[in-house]
Amino acid sequence: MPDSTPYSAKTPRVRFAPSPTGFLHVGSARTFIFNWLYARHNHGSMVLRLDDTDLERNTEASVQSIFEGLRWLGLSWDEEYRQSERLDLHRRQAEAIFTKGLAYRDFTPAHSEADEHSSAQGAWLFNPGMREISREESDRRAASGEPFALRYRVPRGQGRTLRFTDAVYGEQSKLADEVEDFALLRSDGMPTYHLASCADDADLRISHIIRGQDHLTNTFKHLFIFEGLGVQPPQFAHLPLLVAPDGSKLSKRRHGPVVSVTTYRDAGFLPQAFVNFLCLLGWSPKDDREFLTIDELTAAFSFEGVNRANAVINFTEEDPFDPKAVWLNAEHIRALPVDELSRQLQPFFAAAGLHASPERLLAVTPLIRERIKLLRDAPAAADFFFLKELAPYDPAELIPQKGDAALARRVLQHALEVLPSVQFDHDSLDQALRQAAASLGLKAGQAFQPIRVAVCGRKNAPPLFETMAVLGRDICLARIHQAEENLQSFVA
RNA sequence: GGCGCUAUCGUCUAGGGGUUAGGACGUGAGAUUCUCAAUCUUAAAACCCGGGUUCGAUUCCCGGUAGCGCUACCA
Repeated sequence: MPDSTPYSAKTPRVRFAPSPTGFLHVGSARTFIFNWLYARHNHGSMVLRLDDTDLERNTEASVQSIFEGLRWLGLSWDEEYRQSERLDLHRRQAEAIFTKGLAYRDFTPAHSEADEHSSAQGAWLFNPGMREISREESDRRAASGEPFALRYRVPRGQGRTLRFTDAVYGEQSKLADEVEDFALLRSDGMPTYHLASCADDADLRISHIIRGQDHLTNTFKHLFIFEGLGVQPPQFAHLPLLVAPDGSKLSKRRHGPVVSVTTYRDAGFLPQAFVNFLCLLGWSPKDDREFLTIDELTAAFSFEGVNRANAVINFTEEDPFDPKAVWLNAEHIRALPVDELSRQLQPFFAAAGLHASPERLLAVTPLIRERIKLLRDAPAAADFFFLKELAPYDPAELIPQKGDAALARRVLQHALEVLPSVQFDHDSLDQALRQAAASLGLKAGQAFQPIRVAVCGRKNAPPLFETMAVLGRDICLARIHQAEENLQSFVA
């Protein structure tokens, strides 16, 4: 085999090969990420290949959606291909396998869904009579226009065992006699997934195939194809599957948008947090780290860390996001420099219909960054910084726990007296308002609630002094004044 | 049905012939604080079942069970 192992074992070439039949889903994203991490960790290269040989189900919208998802992840690839543009290669390779006598034409009409040959007794291995058709008869029938599928002629009755070593699952073996004569070409001349995938992997000199565990047993067929092609098969690494809480495979149809990458993006996940989360599903750095940056993940990644059991991604009808993903996102939000976070937040305010100037948002960001878990939480947490008029609130909120309306009014009135002459920075406000509380004979907590609600329109808000400093004197005075009036009419 | 893969707290996982079976999320309690968060402390929470090997198995082996995958002219 002179041209086997055409690649250098030193620099891996990996590929991510999605088929564009829907949006990019989280399982695919994780496969992509693991490929990327392996390539980058080993200074290899990464190929993106669209496996679009299923004309019936492929859509351009889906292609765009996959790119959209991948771009958001921010992990780049080095080369890009579409299988639909490589059909000549696939047919040539099928032809080559056929010429070597390793495949045969099967003139049996394609099965309909209703046909159940496998569910009966024993597995289907081939269509009787078709393997043995002579080359002459086969050529004659093909020439006459009779449609056929091209099948691999799996060697039978030789007691042959197929073997490969999976980087994750270890030694794998299977009797050749148990592998069915799988199709290489469909009767419409299109290559099947198995053929197209292997022909391209060989042609693109892929060194490591890293993909979902659902392909583990298909690998034996692929071994035959590589053999038929006369090349050394690549290394294989199968990844455990991501499954729904009930253990079923994640499906676009059954689980809907919760399995789409763009759903995470739109909810305000940081891509690095999303990547971090996905990596922890089925892989572990084995040193108790949970929060890892992309660089740390790259440095730590290896197949030894990959688990073999399927991983449940925890979501419910009410809460589409795994709590750990949300927690990690909050961690990554807090790890982001304030100006960067502020920039990331900007579009979410725009989407919420709030006009947040970059300067103002920059000042507000440190006040909310420990209070949000998703970027989309920000507008609700900080709306009062950007609203001219506070949304109406219940004046009863102004009244502290152990107090009454009269007390709340006294606090507000006192604040109105004091604030005009106070500098609006944290320390000055701190001093002035604590003094005010003391002079009224109140505890800080009691005195601050009316002011907080007056200024923010709600009980739960960022720390009072910073908040007031950012809002500025005019707005604070106006809102406190307004609150005082509200309370007046509330009491009356 | 056949073949293959898998099995540690609710979830993600570490570990491994003798351990108080570790960490994280989530949950409960407490501390701190001007509220909410954040932070800190703390509690509850797991080795699928049966046999074997062994002085000793959760760990190794076999069987069972369960889950998943493949069994298509889908990928």
